[in-house]
Amino acid sequence: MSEKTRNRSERWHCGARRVCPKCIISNLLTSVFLVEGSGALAQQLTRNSFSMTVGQTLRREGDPFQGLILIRKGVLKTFMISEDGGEQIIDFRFPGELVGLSAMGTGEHMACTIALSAADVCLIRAEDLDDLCNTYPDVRRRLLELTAREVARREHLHQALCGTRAECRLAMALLNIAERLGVATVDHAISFQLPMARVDLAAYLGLTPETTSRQLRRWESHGWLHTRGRDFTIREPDVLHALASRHSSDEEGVHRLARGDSECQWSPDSGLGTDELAVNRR
Amino acid sequence: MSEKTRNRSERWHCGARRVCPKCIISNLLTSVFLVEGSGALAQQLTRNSFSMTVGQTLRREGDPFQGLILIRKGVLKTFMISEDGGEQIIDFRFPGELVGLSAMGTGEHMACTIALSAADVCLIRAEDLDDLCNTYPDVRRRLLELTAREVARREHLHQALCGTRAECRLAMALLNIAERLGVATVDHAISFQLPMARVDLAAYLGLTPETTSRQLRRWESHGWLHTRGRDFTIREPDVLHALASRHSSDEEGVHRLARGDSECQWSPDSGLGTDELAVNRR
DNA sequence: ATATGGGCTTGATTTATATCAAAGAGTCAT
DNA sequence: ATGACTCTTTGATATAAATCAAGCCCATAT
Repeated sequence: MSEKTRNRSERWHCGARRVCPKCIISNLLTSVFLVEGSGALAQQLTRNSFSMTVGQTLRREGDPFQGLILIRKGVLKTFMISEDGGEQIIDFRFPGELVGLSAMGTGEHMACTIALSAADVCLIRAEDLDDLCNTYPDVRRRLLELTAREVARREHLHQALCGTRAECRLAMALLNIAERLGVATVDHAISFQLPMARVDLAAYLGLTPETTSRQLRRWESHGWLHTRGRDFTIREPDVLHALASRHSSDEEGVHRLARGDSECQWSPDSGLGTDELAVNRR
Repeated sequence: MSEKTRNRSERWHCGARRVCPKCIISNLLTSVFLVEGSGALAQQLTRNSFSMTVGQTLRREGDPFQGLILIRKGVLKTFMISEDGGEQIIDFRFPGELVGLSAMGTGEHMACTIALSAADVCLIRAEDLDDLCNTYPDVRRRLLELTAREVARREHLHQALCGTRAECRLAMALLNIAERLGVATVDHAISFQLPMARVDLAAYLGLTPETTSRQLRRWESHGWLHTRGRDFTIREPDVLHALASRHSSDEEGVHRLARGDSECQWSPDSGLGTDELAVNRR
C-alpha cells in the first residue's frame, strides 16, 4: 500500500477501501433496523465496540441481559453444556446478525457464546436500544419483526432436525452457512471457509463428527463437493439442494440429477432451489 | 342443573360457575399482555371469537398474517407437510397461549394449524393489536418479550431434540404437556388427557409412533407411568424428570432413583426437578 | 529437523431406532 | 349388536448412525 493511499485511508472516509467503524455500524444499524440517519447514535455505539479473539467468551449461561450484540466481523457460536460436559450448539451467528434476542424475554441468557474467529462486535446496550426505539418509532416494530423471524427460522430448523437424515441436515447446513456468509456463486460453484470445527457443526446438527466426515467424503467421491481442511467448495449446488430438500426416501431424484457424476451439464436453474433454512435475513 | 342456577348463569356474571366470554378474554388479555383494564377492547375482541371443531383448519401454509390467535379452550397443532406427505409437527398450542407469532416477521404463515380438540379461540386482528399497542405502550414491549421467550423456548427444544435419545425426548414432552395443560400434582402423581394422537406426538419429537409406544410400555412395566388410551398418569414424576434431564449415558442416576420399582419412598424433592421445556410461560 | 497436539479421517463393531407387517383395542355409524 | 373405521400395540427385521479405536494430517513450538 502506498504512503499516499494509507494517508487517505487513515482519514476514515466512508465508502473507500477502508471505512470508519462508525460508518460501518451506521450502515449495519440501517440495514438491520431499516432506519435512516442513525449516525449520531452510531457514534455513541462506536464506544461500545470491541474485538474478540478466537475462543474468547462473550457471555456465559446465567449472565443478565445487557443488550444486543451486532456482529461486524467474525462468527460466534452459542451453546449449552449438557451434564456430561458435551456442548450442544444452539446456533452460529454471522456478520450483520444480532446476538441475544432470546434473552430479551427473561432478561437472562441461557446459553454461552464464544467467538469462533477473530471478531469485531458492537454492544447495543438495552438503554441505547430503548433510546433508539423512542427516536425511531419503527425500530421497536422492526425489532419485533426480527425476533419473529428468528422464531420462524427456528421452526424451520425444528423440521430440518426432526424429519431428516444426516445427509440432508448436513446439506442444509452447508448451504445455509454459505448463504449467511454471503458468498457468491462463481462458475456454478460455491466456495467458502467453514467458520467452525466439524465437531461444532456436528453438534449443531445432532450428529457425531465421524458421521459428518463420512458424509462429506462420500460427496467428495461423487465430485459434488471438495474440501481441504476448512476450505469448502460446493461443486454441485443443485445436487446439494436436492439432498437438502429430500425429507425421506427419494434416492431417485438425486441420482437423476447427478447422472454423469463428476461433471454434469443440466440447465443451471432446474427448479430445485429451495432455501430451507434461509429465513433469517431479508 | 336447577332452573334457578341456569337463570343466574345466563346472566354471564363474572367469577361465578359460568363466566362470560368477554370476561374470560379480558382476563386472558390481562394475563397475556400484563395490562389492566383492557375491558373495552375485550368487548371488541369478543366479536372475533369463534369455536373450532376437531380437525378444523385454522389456516394453511402461505396464508397471510391476519393477527394473533389467543386460545381460550382446546389444543391446536401446527405442522408442515414434507414432500412425502408426512406431517412434521412444529408445535402444539395450549389454552392461554398465542398462535401466529412467527408470522409477524414475514407477514405470511409457513405452517398449517388445525384444532386437535373442540376449541374456542379469539382472533386479535393485526389492526386491533396495533390499537392495543398504542393504548397501552407496555403492550408492544410485552409482545416483544413474549416473542423473545418463544425464541428461547425453541432454543431449548433444539437442545432437547438434537442431544438426546427417544426416551429422554418423550419424558420431556410429557412433562411439558402436563405443565402447559396446567394440571396439578395430586398425591405425587400427575394425571392428564393427552390432547394429541401418538403419531402427532411422535412426529413432534422426530420419532415413529412405534418407538413412542414401546417406550411408554416400558415405563408402564416399571410402574412409572400408566396409560389407558389418552388418559395418562405419571406415577413417578421424579423418575421422568430424571430421564428428561439425562442427556446421554447415565443409567446410574435413574435406577438409583427408581430403586424399589413400583412404589418407592424417597424424599419428594430429590433435586431432580429440572424444567427443561418450561420456558414459554411466566 | 523433530516433536507435540488438535482436528480430521477411516475402519470395525454395536446399538438405537426405523421399517415392515399384522394383530388388537377402542369408537362410530349402520 | 355388527361391521368399518382409526389408533395403538407388538413382533421380526433392517439400517442409519453412534461408539470405540487407531492412524493421519497439519500447524505450531521446541
